[in-house]
Amino acid sequence: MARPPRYDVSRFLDAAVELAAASGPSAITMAAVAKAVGAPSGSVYHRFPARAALLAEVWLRTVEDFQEGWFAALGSGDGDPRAAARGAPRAAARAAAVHVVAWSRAHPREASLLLYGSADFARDDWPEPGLRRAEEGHRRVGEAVAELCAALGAEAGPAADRVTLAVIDTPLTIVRRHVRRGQELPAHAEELAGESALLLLGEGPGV
Amino acid sequence: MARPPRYDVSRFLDAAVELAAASGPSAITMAAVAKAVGAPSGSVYHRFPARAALLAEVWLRTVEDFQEGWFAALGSGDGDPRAAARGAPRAAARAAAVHVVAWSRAHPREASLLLYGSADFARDDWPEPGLRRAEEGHRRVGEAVAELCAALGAEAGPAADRVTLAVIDTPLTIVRRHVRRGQELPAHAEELAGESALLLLGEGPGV
DNA sequence: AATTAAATAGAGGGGCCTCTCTAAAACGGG
DNA sequence: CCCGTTTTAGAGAGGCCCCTCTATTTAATT
Repeated sequence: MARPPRYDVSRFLDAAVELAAASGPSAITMAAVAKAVGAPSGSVYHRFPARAALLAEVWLRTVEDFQEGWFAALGSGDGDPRAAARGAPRAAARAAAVHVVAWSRAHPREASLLLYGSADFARDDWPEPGLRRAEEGHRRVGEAVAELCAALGAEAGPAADRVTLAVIDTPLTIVRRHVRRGQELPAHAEELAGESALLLLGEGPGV
Repeated sequence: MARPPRYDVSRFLDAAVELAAASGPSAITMAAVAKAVGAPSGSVYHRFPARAALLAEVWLRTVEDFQEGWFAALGSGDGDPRAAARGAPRAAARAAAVHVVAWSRAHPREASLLLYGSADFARDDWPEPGLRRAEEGHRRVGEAVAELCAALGAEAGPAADRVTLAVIDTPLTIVRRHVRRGQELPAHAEELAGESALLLLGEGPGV
């Protein structure tokens, strides 16, 4: 009972990713996205009530895709992160760190987005649901880190910020150096991230 | 034999730093800088032929100030980095990593600039001299890392990218997490950076 | 065939931004 | 006191961007 859509939402988002990867988040203008897709600007506003809503969706779609794989990697193959984290927490940490690099290698344009912050995607102007999604993702990551933290050492384990550094921030910064200048990641980047994670977590009694 | 200047170049640069720290590099507009200083836009263009030249100067002044202290820290107090690096390379590496955090704590606004890349400061449009200054700084850092690398282990020392990760990238990413959300650095950030650097360099025979 | 909802299509207003251009002001030297 | 130079001062042209608004098209339903 209605005209079928001609432009899919994801096409606009894909175009936005491309633009941001090439020239930064500020290059995501409604006009540029419309032009890249071949649609009039009105069609973009039909999907997104404002530029901030488009930016929010671009950011959230990317981050959530990244996190999904990260959680899976932390769970080391099977479906339950807790079991794996308990069984071999250091191996799980290593797998998570490696995943950050592997995902970036597989999605170089999306990785380049991730190296910015949500603030660069106009987070201050996001609609409420977007803020909630971001908050939720943040919470789940914090939870996973806390669990890993506990699994690594009941008493004398490393603090949460140290674990975050090992399994997220350092792998990301390994990626940053190369992605920022448009270069491919070197072949041993995954290995460097994994080893660095283990080193940062200390040579403790983990496994 | 000429009218004395009323606005100093550094006042414009300071205003630009403030703007970028608050809202990102794109907030550095000629109009905004002029307004912040209380000058007409013409006066800004009298100092900087184009926006790209202003952005280049903001970036380079910040990076060069950062690097100066970093070289000094790597030299561990005295004037000659090589001697110190030879004498106690691991201590020098630790000092350099700590300096990254300490400098960021002392200059939070400038640190927030450093977390972007030169590309976000319109590097593609920089005038030639700016590009040369950037190149020179990059070269000197690479040299220092190579020296440190050699001092750490004549044969089996860690590779250059590993050393860079330890003494620059990881400290910076510790800073990033907090600066990006406008929070102060926690008290133990320097210690975390220093220890992480040592861990990443391995518990080798350094000292 | 008529109706209706969803979507495309694109012109244009208002605003900000970069940069140019002309005029005036402020100083030191002759 | 006047001249030359540097700098301030500010208006405004041109361009891009965000967003609004009004048609018009399209297809399923009645």
